[in-house]
Amino acid sequence: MDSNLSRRERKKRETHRRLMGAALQLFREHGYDATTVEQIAEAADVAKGTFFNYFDTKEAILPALAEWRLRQLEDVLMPERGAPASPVARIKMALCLVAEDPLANPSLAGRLFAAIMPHRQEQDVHPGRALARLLADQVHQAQVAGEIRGDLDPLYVGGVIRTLFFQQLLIWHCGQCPGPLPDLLSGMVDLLLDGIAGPRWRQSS
Amino acid sequence: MDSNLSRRERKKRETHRRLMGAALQLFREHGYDATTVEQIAEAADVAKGTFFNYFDTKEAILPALAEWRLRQLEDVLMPERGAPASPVARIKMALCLVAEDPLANPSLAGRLFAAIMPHRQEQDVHPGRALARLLADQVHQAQVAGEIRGDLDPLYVGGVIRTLFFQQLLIWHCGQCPGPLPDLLSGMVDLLLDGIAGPRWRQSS
DNA sequence: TGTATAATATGACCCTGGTCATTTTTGTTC
DNA sequence: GAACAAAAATGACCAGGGTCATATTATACA
Repeated sequence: MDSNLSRRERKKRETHRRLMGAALQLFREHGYDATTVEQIAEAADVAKGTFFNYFDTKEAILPALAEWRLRQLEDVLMPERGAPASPVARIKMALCLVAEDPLANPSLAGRLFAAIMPHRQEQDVHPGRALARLLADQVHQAQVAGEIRGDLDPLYVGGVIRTLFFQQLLIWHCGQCPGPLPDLLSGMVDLLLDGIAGPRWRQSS
Repeated sequence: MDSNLSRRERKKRETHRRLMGAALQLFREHGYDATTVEQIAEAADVAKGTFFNYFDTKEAILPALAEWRLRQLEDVLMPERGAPASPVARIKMALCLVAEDPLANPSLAGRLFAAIMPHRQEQDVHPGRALARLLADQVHQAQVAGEIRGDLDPLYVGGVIRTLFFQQLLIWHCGQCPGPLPDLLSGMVDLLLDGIAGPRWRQSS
């Protein structure tokens, strides 16, 4: 598959991959802040400037890493692969799996979240929407199955779930939050499903 | 009120206020990134090092600014002051008002959000939960009024609303999102109230 | 193979956030 | 008010993110 690419393209992808691998390892080992761009570049055997030919900023490597890790998740979510038949259950499963990834550790998750959020005017389709899209896909399937209202934009709902996922993850990690993380995440999804309306709201609306 | 404070305390508060004022003005004028700590210190007529006697980091001034601005909002939310009688309507109103604040502009909102989110282990009660607490207060009133389920922790729900508020704000600001922002925010609250469950989920759960 | 052109790599350099030893100010005690 | 202690201000300094002019490498074409 790579053979019909030019040598240039092959080298480029190779360097890209080496940078990501080096970054992931160093982040895991020393955390985000304690890892310098120079160290990443060094470990990938390129000069510091080269790093910035591949990523606009130090933070920009995080969404790329996230997308990389997420691709492996996609086929685990197939019902044929043993995933639950219920789309909502699959959503919960996906969140639990993501939460277990080394990228979801306290030091990185916050940075990743910040990097994913559209700080500034994003021109084109920005990366880091990988999780939102993966979730949107499951949301769509849940809509077909009737587990989620059909009148909502799947990508919108996917974005909401992703955002709340990060919030819960961060709260659980460094706030003091009772119980295991999977329960917290599952409860969050249930809350979103059932809504927060009380009796007087439901009857009036 | 200040007269029974020592001169030291008075000067300290005065400097604190000057730093915040200078920062707000410069951020408004040039944006967050284009404003340096030295400029803020200069405008507040202190040395750069002094800034860091008052705020741990450049970002740390944002939650302080937010809290400052938010205090004015609190009494506008009193029903006696003309605010809606329905707590849920007051929540929506609060979000719209916050969205209009200069701090909620695209350049700052993202940074503020990132600063508010617990990146790392926060030891004590961290600042920047001001909005979550304000919302939690309204949520509690909504629970008393029966508009929101009584079995939920108000602070939890307040945190959820705050997080989704920022998400919507950022999406609307720099994504392309149809319609006026107040409608988007109101719709977001309604979604949270009604839940996203479809017919098959409701009957099965 | 030689040459021109575009893509990529490089590291010296700059800027700014953040630190810290030192100085200045304030409060206290005699 | 002199002497001392505690608090606060200061700016030289450092580290690391990010830039850019230049050097190197790959491709195209004769």
